[in-house]
Amino acid sequence: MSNYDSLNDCQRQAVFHTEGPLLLLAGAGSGKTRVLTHRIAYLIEEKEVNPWNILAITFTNKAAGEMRERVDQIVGFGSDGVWVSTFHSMCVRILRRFADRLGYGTNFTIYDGDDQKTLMKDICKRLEIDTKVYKEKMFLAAISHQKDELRGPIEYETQVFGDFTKRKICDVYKEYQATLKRNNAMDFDDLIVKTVELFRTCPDVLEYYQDRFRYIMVDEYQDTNTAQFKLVSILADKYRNLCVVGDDDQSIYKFRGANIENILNFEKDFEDATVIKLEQNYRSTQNILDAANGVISHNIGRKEKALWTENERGEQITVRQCMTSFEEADYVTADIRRRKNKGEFDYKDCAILYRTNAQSRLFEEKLLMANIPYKLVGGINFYARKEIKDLLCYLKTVDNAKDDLAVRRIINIPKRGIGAASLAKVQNYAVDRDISFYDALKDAANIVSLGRAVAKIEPFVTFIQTLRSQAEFYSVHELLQSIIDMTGYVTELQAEGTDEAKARIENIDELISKIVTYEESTKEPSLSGFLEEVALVADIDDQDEDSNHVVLMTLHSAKGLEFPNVYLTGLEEGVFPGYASINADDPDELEEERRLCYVGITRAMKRLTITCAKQRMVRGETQYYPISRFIREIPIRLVQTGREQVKTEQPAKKMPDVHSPYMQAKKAFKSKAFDPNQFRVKKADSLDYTVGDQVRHIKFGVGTVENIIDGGKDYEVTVNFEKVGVKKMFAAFAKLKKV
DNA sequence: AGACAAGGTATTTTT
DNA sequence: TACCTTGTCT
Repeated sequence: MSNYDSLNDCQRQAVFHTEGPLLLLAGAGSGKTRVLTHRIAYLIEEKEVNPWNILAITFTNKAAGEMRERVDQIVGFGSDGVWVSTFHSMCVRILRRFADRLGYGTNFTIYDGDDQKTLMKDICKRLEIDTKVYKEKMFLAAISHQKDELRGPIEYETQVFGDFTKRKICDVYKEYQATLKRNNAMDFDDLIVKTVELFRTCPDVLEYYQDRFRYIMVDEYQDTNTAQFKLVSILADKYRNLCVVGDDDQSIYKFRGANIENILNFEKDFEDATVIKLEQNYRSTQNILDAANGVISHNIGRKEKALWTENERGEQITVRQCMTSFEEADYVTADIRRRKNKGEFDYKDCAILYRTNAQSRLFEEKLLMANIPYKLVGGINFYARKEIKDLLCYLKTVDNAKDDLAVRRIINIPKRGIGAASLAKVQNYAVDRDISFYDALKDAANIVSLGRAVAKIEPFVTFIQTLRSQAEFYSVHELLQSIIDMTGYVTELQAEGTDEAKARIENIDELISKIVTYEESTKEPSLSGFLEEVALVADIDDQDEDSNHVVLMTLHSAKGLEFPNVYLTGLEEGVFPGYASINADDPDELEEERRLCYVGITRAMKRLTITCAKQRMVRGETQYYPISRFIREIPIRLVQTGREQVKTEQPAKKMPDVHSPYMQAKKAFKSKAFDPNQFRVKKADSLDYTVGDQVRHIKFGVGTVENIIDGGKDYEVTVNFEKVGVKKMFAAFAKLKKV
């Protein structure tokens, strides 16, 4: 039995409002997941709604898992009837049943980003498109955008007119879609698009699901795109019991087609919608909340909200500017260790957040050296690793040989001496006869042009056929073991003996245990079932709650989580906000970065540390970055800069020169921190060189000054170096000497 | 056909 | 810096 008294007024109102459309505007940390779970409990316990009739949609598997757990906890018996699912897995479930209505096999495969890229490369070759001019990525992005808006190739064609590039995209789109269908495959976007298509073309199917899902809830509504919005509104059209929860300030997936307008559209599409705002924050201290509000208030296009809390004011926010990114990592590592030793925080209370995945490496290194356990979330997807994909493609091939991509991936793994030339011949044969690649392989003996290569292909086909017959009486993990044994995959890695090879073997072991777990936890385990589950999983969701480790992740993956002690790192103009968003024509790109910053700040419960570095290695080059504008947007009274130099692992190599630009900047930083005007490296009164002069740079050598811009805080000097070409740099940092 | 070297290019963010 | 593509040599 759940206790509704523990909810505040607004929350309770939201829980009790079960009939008709409801828009819940829930600020960060306002307990929205609690509301959703209590709402589900209320529907079942008080309204006697059959759990079977309830659908809760979240965005990530992580969120779905968490919600599932909490629903189970609060509802107890009978809760497993409730569908708690991501958009994508919900669609897969529906399509597995009805995809045949759209001309697909119900055993279709799902293509991930890598598969899409491979496919696109193929198509560009087929259509004789020069990928130097038109990048595969560009086509994929364009197609994905169209799908987000529910426009198929036919609909897109009407928009082409005379535009040459659009014409090309359209041709590629058509071919891409046709190939997917031929391969009996769908990409991630298709899962949504095809489900909508299914509902639009098959009223009986639609009605079935409308009747089934009489109560629908959508979490993270601000991240839905048009297609997802359409999907939900069609489903809810009959009973109109749709509850969406979102926060426009936390919309951070515009780049993926998320449409903030959906929040506004909701009130348009459902005119009778009730709107409830949740504004009390239960997560963070007053200081952290004030900082977050300070930053987000700089966004223009937002709904005004007043997030408040009854929590104590808490500690000030630490802001730390380091000289280099290495020092930044040292600082964070040392700080974590210090607080752990003091007993203030456990490792698992700490999270290090950053803008891009590439930034994780430094922290990993330092944590490793300091012997602090950590866990990296995201990054290279477990299932995207080469060794895992190889083996999965074997399983896929055994399961459904219509997936050409999988077959082609493994045909030469291990090396079977089948080269590109032979593959092309098989491919042609397959296209001519309109059969799958694998079927063409089976027919190899009849492909005259192949010649001797036939002898190499035939054993492969026999091998796969053998596996197929095994699949009937082997369990999935036995089948995989058989593949590993027969291909000598692991043996080959063992022979290699490198650390990397060992790590790969460990990953393979991990895969085997995952399969075993799957088989133990599923009623009717099957090869297809396992592959399906795997296709939609982003990263290993081993949330070993008991193990105690620091968490490293991007700001994006941090959404929806909370940590007592958060480190927000790399707050530099050019890193966060990223270079691209600063230079974008669309000012909303910067606003999205700011929302991302807001998300980051509001992850913190008790302590927040913000760090940045003056000097950072990016793509192997040292770059100089000014402090992020987001730091300046935090009211100064909330901030402490931490005067004490934290001891780092390596002793300083040399006494810093007090007159160096760094020391000057440091002085400026410490004395009058957070007056925006003081956030500057000390600008030289004048430069001893001008445009046209020859200057020498410590690393780049000699070059000619092309331009000097007085940027207010420093001179931005453009120099054309003889060896490395044109570089822009700040005078105070670059230490240019006239020659 | 496969191994290896050289050169070019890329960085947001994720289901 | 690190990966991936391309070209060359065996």
